[in-house]
Amino acid sequence: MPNSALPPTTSLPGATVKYVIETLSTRIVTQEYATEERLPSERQLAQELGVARNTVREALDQLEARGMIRRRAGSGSFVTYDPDGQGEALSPVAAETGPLQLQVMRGIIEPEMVRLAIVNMSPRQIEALSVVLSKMEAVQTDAAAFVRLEEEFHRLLAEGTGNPLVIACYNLVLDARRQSFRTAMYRRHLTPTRIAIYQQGYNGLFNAIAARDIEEASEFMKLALIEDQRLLLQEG
Amino acid sequence: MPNSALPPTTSLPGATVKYVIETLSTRIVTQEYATEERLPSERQLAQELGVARNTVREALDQLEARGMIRRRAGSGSFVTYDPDGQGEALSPVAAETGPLQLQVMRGIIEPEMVRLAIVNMSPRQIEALSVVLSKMEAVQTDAAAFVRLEEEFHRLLAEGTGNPLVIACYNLVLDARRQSFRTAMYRRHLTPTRIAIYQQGYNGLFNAIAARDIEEASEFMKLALIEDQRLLLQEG
DNA sequence: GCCCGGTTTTGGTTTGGACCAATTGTGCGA
DNA sequence: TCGCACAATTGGTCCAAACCAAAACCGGGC
Repeated sequence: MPNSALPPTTSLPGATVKYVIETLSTRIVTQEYATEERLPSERQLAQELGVARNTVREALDQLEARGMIRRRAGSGSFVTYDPDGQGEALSPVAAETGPLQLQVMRGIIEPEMVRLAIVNMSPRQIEALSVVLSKMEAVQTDAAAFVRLEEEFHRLLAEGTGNPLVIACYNLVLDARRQSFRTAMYRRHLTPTRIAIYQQGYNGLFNAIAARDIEEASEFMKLALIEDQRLLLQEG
Repeated sequence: MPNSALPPTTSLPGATVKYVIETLSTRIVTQEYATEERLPSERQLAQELGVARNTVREALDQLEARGMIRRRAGSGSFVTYDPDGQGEALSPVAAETGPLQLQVMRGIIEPEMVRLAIVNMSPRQIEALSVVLSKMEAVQTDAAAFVRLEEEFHRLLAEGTGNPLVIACYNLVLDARRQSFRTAMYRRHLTPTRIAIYQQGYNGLFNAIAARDIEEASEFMKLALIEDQRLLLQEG
């Protein structure tokens, strides 16, 4: 049962392309479609997701623009995204942002971002969030995978605000976060025990979001930040 | 002979969108469609050029990406290209950020930014701030000049945080703000009376900063935002 | 004169279909 | 076995149509 996402039966207008993008990008980030692998043909994807081929193409256009896939006429579409992305060029800001500075900015934007997301997210977007959440809950020991899923979760939240400025700003934050994990490597402290703690936190966060409980969700977001802070301080 | 492009009679495949782009961009550059002017509706263009509306939209997508036009649903597509080249290329995010969305993001980041700035600013940076402030207080009626000085004031505050991430994010905010003033033109409501009100606010803000009074400064920042909001709403 | 509600216009999204061009795969014949 | 032509597959382009939502427009009623 590879199709864990919502079938677009309720078919909210104007959300179909985003739904396809979120579905596919999640699959890529979670390596359901592995790096270098060929993903299903456009016609197949269209049928599986229950949308027109044009819609799939629109989504693939954007994924290609993000550099996640590469397309060759007559051949297929291939995943270029590399989770261990040693090669990608990070923004210069990310390079000069320290872990603490990152934490400060996250503390500013994330609690408010959740508030906005709760107000603006469509049921379909929440469903996409739940898909990522369930994948996070399946993680036992793979810290790297968990970190990637966390990023996807947060990215979906940012998208959920529907505010281009917020999304753009938060992309900078995510860049810095990726850089931070790469250099500081404090995910070594992400033991199975800690992963379990985080899973509990994200679960609570999601439930608050699904219940549209703004204060509760914002509070969970702050708790996660504090937990991150603790992790950060443990590292010489 | 204004139409120098191929008529699509021979209809080479894969050349139709380019043909439309070239035709329209030529008309825009030659000011056949003047700056700020509304160009024909997509349906009209499709009929005139003998192509499908989809094709016209594809072409308009790219012209919009180039920053030559701006589209508003229900209203039309307008030429933003300025032959006198004053229009520096704005970031794409700025273009798609609405005034209200800008205000939301400012509400998130500015009050916290002031807090950080107060803690981190050096006496020299505060001195720089006071210089800008005095220039602002000298303004009587020149709304444009006042807006530019406001931007400088805020930029100094962002710099004052010493946090590269915050600075980078706030640069996006400032881009959007500049764009907002360019399109919405709500600085027309910036009458001398209102300028005086703002001057008073900035004066209080600066004094709070100089006194390192965090709560007071953050409060002044919020007040300025509320005042902006009021200005925004007055614009029918 | 002004406001308010319905109507029209305009861009935005999605569908489904047709055809083209590049690539891959296959099977037949030399 | 090798090679070439044909067929199938895949992405690329374009078209026609339908419906939605935001904006603008317009006319009657106060």
